Amino acid sequence: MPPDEAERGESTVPEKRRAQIVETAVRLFAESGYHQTTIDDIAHEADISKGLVYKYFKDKNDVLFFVLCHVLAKYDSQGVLRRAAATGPLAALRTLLRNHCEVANGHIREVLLAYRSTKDLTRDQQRQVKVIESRDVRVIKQCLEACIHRGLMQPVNTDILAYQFIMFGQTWALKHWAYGNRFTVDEYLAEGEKILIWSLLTERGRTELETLRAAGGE
Amino acid sequence: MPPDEAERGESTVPEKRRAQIVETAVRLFAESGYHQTTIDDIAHEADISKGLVYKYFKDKNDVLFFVLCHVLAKYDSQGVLRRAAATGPLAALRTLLRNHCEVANGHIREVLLAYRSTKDLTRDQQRQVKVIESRDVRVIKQCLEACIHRGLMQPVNTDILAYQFIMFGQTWALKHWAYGNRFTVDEYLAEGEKILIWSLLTERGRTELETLRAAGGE
Amino acid sequence: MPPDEAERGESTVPEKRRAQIVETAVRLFAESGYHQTTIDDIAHEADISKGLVYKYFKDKNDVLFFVLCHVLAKYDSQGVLRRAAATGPLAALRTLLRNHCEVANGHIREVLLAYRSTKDLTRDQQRQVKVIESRDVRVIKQCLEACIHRGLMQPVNTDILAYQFIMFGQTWALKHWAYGNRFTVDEYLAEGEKILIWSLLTERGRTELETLRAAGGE
Amino acid sequence: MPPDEAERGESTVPEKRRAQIVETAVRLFAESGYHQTTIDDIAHEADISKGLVYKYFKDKNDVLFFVLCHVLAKYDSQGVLRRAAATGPLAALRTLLRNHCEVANGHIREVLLAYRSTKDLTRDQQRQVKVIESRDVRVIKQCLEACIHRGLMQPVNTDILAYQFIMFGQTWALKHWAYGNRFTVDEYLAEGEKILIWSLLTERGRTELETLRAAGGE
DNA sequence: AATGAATGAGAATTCATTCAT
DNA sequence: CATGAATGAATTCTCATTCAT
Repeated sequence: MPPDEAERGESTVPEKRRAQIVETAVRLFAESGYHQTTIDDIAHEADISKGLVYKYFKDKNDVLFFVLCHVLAKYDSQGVLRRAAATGPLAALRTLLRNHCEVANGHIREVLLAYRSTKDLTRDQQRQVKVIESRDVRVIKQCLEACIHRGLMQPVNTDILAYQFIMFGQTWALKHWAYGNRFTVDEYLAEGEKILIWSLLTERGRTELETLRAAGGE
Repeated sequence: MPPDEAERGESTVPEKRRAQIVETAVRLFAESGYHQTTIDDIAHEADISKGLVYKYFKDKNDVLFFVLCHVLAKYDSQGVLRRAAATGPLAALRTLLRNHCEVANGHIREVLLAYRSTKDLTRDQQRQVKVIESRDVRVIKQCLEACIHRGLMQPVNTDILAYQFIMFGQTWALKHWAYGNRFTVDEYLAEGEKILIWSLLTERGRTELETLRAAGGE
Repeated sequence: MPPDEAERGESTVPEKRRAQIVETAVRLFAESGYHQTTIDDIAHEADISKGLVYKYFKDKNDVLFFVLCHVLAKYDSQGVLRRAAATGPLAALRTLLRNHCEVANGHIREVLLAYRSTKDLTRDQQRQVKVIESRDVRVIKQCLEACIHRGLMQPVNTDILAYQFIMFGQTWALKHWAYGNRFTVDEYLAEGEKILIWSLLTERGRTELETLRAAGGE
Repeated sequence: MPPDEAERGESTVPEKRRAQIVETAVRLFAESGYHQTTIDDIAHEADISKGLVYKYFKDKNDVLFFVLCHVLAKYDSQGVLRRAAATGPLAALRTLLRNHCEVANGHIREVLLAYRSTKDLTRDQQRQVKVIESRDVRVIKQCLEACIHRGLMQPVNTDILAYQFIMFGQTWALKHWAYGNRFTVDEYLAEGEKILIWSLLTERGRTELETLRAAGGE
């Protein structure tokens, strides 16, 4: 049961505890890694006792699972998609790419954590995490298909390209040690738009993109 | 002392031992992860005693370091670059992309291992590993710059694009659980050429690419 | 303060709670053992809170003590002795043996529990439990002595034989895994009468036993 | 793989370690019980490290299993049976009863341990332990049947009586707190012979028993 | 009277590392 | 060179017990 954290405001006491523990764990796992962080560390940092962690989570692995769900929940693709109805698929695509870069930029260590630690989940938990990521990909894919269908983008394999969108954001986090000081996220994002959007657009698509940019105040 | 494995033929006995241990460790780490694999496991699988591992490696971490170096050494960018002198930068670029995809495809678990375990290295070892990857990026970057300089490719941030080349191959491994059954590496590679090369080429570049493809027997 | 449960009818609320907890604990301890059963288990099964258990019992050990007392109280030797005045010691002896077998048969797991867990009591509690068992033995011993005194039974060490009576019933429970499917309690009891009573009787005793059996409708 | 400890002389180093650990564990378990004894206690008493225990035993439960096997192996029924061929079943029966009483007397706490701790074994280990005890019962049963067949003993249910033989010895240990100071094992044994052997013999059986006693120097 | 959240001492178990042979 | 027995620090997880509400 992965938490649908968007829904609630941590109203109940148990939920507040869970959140407290997960947030502490996210930080510690991100800083030092899953194996290097002990339950003791988490309890100590969260100012609770070791035993209490086990009241809210089955075991250390369960904590990791919720931590990774928490991290993945940062991407609000569903919201983007909802708004895409109004703005059109090309604008949605830009927003999605920006979204992914911004989330990655704000959670560099968490992205790294996700890459490092998925294998430490149980088979079943891994499956659930993948389901969440797949939802994301599907949203991007739908936008791409809409763009192609409307003649804005040249035909491409949308499965593959959708993952490149995902990866472009995550690459910012994964290769941050190399990028970090050479340019900003905004420059990175602009380049991403060029490579993954602009250069694949048709003439009509490019015209529309110009309009969007003008409207966006760029 | 990172091993420059291209140089030697494992002639000395100690070198053969090292290789034997590293290769076993690569397999076990890739299968089960660094932390899940014990020195016992490695020794047992390599048909030697636990103590002997410590004759050739300072500690378990040291084994991991050599394992990751071994994995990274699979990419033979230097060779590609050498040959690029003859074929031109655009052909080299294609070869590099193919190379990365093929290596990733042949070493999916090893790529995953590298992502999972770099953080387990010491600060200094991490630096060394990054140096190796940086060499790779630089090669790609040089090719890109050559292409742009010769008017084959539109101007782009070569730092960023170079990493996209690297990541495109690694993405095949990282997202293999999703791609795996939907298309082959060759289809994936073709799409990569379209996104990362073709669509960024100038008219002149596209013409040259056609020529290359024709010569390549496609 | 071992409860003399024969006296009261659990009239007061506290007493009802105690009984409720003890009965639940008897079942759980018997099923899974003292150490394997947690206070949580007991509270949960008794539909009360963990904390309440500590209102009625000093600690987990105290629960065990009352549980074992409860189990031992199943043997109503006192009643048998009272009635023995009318029926004579030989009939009482038969009743006692039957009684022990029947109780054991109806409470196999509880008998096993008593054997497993007495050592987990405090020194003092152990003493009290032994006192209860000793009362039982004394009753049998008195019957045996009466029989011998009246010339119904050959002289034997009544201490030793009395314990054989006790053990004969408990053996049914202790070795039930072996006996279980081979014969019924009644067959077992009949054999016990032969070994522990009949074969030790004098001629006069045997004559009287025949009379009792005839009267008993056998 | 229950150890057939009669066979070997603890020649190999590992076997000596196992024996050392088992013997320490027998003592500690017998003194304080299985759950009260920690692996640390065992290691400390055996003058080895905690970790080493796990080199020789899978887990704490495994130690218990070998401990109980060790305890059960004390009864040398097989040997008795072998010698019974020469002495006849009645003499064997007496020896068996004596044997059981003596072993019980020499290992009071171990007998208690067996009763307390069998339930802590895995289902499968329990089965194996029962198999060992069953072998013992079968030996007694065969002697009883031989006695009856030769007209030395009255017909009885040999299954039930055989277990009474077993239990008679164990009762000495189980009820030692009550018997202990009142009479010696020898007195206890003499009474056992009277109840479980003499009183069930035929005239011929009693005559033979007298002969045996005379020969035995009593 | 009743609750159940919180505690923390304690136990089992693992495994990298050492070292005598 | 090679072994593998031995170590013990480190960690996870459990659960009896307390106590504020």
